Amino acid sequence: MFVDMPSATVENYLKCILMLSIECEQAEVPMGLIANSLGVTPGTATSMMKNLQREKWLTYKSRKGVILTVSGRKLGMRMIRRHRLLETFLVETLGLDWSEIHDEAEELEHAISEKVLERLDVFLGNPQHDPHGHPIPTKGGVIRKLPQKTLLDSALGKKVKIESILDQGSDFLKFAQRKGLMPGKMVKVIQRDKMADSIELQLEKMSKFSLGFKSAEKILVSG
Amino acid sequence: MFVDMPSATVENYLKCILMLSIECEQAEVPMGLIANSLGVTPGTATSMMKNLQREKWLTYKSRKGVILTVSGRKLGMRMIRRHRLLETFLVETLGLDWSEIHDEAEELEHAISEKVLERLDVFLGNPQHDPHGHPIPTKGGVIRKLPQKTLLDSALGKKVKIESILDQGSDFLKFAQRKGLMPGKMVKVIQRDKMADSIELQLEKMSKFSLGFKSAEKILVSG
DNA sequence: GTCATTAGTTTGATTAGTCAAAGTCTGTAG
DNA sequence: CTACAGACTTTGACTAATCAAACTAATGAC
Repeated sequence: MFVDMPSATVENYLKCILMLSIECEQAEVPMGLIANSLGVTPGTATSMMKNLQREKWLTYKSRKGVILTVSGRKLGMRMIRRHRLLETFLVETLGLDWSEIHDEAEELEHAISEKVLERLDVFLGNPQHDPHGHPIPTKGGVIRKLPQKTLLDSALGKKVKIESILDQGSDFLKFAQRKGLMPGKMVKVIQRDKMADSIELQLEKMSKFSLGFKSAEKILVSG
Repeated sequence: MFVDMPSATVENYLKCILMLSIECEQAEVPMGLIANSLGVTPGTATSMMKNLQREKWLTYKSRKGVILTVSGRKLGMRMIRRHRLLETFLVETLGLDWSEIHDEAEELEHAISEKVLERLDVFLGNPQHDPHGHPIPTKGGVIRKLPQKTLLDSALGKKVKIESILDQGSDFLKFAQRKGLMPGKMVKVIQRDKMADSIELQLEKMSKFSLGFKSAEKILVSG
């Protein structure tokens, strides 16, 4: 029945490669990024790529990088779906804190079956995005594209809607939550100071505060 | 922070040993039972016991068997708690079938953190037993004892309450569910035929049916 | 064009968990 | 008391995933 389920490790590599390939918008994902983002040595990444190629999850060109096959992309997408649905469940249903769900979901996503996941999806009312505003791929593997505009590019004085927070780290998320920088909220850039490397913000009914350029780039907005 | 989390394998061995030791009511659990119930070869079990002893989960006496230490018992109990809470969640919240939840929970129990588990417990309203009627250990590791009486020992004509179904296999569970043999239901033994190796049952508002001795022993009752 | 820097690859070793098969106890039947 | 069956242990081998460290290719500075 259950012939040859991919290991949690394989699932992690494929999810990671898929996310990197979406992020960089380049055909080939280089070793360095993969090793770095999974926290393994470059040698480990290289040898793993050969295994993944042998099992038809991707194609690997030495010193160039890897490209997912159709089945690799499918599995990677399935992992993103699992991760984001689980994050949504942890926040919506169990009331966990916005900043502490990533690692929990990271574990659970390898243990949950398709059957349970689809039940969960129904239970949650087919959510379109996770608590951080990241789009949840459909069962068929289709994912909505995020807007490319960040708080950094937002016109001065224009009210825009926060769509998504790109940082996964719990420190930044805690900060963002405290300041009210959450998907759905409206925000206005009051000032932008290139020398000081910072912008000043105004959220509805909240006091102004400022944000460094680096942080501002992590907030995707629309409108 | 997360020094030395026990692996899923370790968790499985300890849960299994604890369940066997509760079942057999003997101090030492022999290798054979362990190997058999985990589906590994005897050699694997033996070598694993040495590792588990080295890490202070149990004490191992060659050709005698093993006894859990306090921490081994604690972890085993924690795994039973996780398993049964997850089973409850899968049935109560997601509406999965009674017979298909065991394997799902078997995977999830290694991935769920204590924090999420306790949230789940609250969400479910601190259930005292899982859908099969098995008691759920408390957070502190205390477990209610099941009654020892089975349908086989039940006096003829006396109405008794079903407490628990001992078989984990999905085939028997499907059958039991179809016949209405579920925890909480009242049932009466009408006849017992030693030669035919079977008993005849009457459930409330349902037609009579008969059950072999072996199956009757899997149904725990009280009252 | 040469050479240093950086990125990527190879190699050899390690750990956890497993099996098959050979070897060793141990208790019971005669 | 002996021998044999069954339970248990040992041994040697294998796989997946990893690292450290030595090596090699590509890129860019001059």
